[in-house]
Amino acid sequence: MTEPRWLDDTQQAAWRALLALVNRGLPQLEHTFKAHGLLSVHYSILVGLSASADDTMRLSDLADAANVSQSRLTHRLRTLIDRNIVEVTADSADGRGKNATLTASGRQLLESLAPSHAEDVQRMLFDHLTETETANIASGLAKIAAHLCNPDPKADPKADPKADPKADPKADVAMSWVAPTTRPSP
Amino acid sequence: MTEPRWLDDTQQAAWRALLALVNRGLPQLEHTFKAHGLLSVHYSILVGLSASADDTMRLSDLADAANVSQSRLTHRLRTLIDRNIVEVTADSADGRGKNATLTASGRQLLESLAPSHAEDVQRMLFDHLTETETANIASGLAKIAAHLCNPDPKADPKADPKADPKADPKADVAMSWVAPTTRPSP
DNA sequence: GGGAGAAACTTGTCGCGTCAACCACTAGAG
DNA sequence: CTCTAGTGGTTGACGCGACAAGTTTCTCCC
Repeated sequence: MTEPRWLDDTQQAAWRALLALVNRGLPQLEHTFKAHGLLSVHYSILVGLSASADDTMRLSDLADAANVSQSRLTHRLRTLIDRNIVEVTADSADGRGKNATLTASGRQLLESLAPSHAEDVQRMLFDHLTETETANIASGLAKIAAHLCNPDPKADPKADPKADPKADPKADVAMSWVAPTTRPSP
Repeated sequence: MTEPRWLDDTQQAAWRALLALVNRGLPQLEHTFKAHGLLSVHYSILVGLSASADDTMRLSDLADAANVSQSRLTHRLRTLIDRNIVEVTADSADGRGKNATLTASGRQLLESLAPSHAEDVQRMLFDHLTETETANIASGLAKIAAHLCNPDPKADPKADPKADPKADPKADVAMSWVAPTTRPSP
């Protein structure tokens, strides 16, 4: 049993602020979605789909992109399907797979939601930060997120020589959007 | 209807990383607590109490300190009371109020949990950051958290002349810990 | 080509969090 | 003194998320 690695004052400050943000701030964002009978998960799903070239994505990829478990995706998808916001069809190539597609009204809904959501995020986060502060936070959090998205390849790269990081499609997906990328052309 | 304030690339990066952290990282922290049949909320409550001079706190203050609603506090407190981790007694001064106190075994439990939790947080967050990055994130997030804790006093300060920010006890409480402050003396 | 194992998704259960009442008590105005 | 707000806390209902099976299909190796 080695000596505990306590947080120093700066780390504590960061951690406390993060918890405050998560517990007090994020729930407020649900408001915009709840007005339409949706959750932020639903929004993440829509954003995920909309980022794909043809508004279509394999369910497992979608789950990963939206940072949710497959089970959670299935559950939340129910509402979206029932309301004709997304369609799910069997994948012809792989019999176990399914593809989710954004319907026309789904895309319309997303585009109507995006502005308010962007505004919410701006008000809660970025209105209080300078450009430099934003950049610092972005790069710091990105480092952390990177480790959460590609589960630590503990073994050194040599151990698996065919793993070329540039060629791994998962990495791109995991690090892509999850927020209003999807603005109508101006 | 004015032009939407879309996130620029840096803001998007920050926001996406935050979502990844929240949705993938934070749930992992529950592990340590779940092993003892608890949740991170419970831990926040214990830390809150332990930061008070006599391990005692008014319920409403405790809720605020732990970043939870009163109702949620009441619900989660049930377990802690049943297991003799905290005690709740009526406040003699104010008939509606109640005070929560950490029991001896409660404090012991907290101190046994703290090291693993600190380790978890280090591994997930700070091990991937330099000191400067940590400091930047801390100061940035603190600004955001500050606005979440004191609900925007929209009206200018003059409107309420007796409101001296230094004298407001709420501000201190809201900005205080929520993480292992509580290390046994070395 | 047949059988073991993994991948993709679904389903059901259970505990938590939110929300909207609700009760008890206090404070302030008249 | 009493009436009305307002504060502090609790309760129950309901929907969501995590988890642990379960089903189907693919992969791969002998």
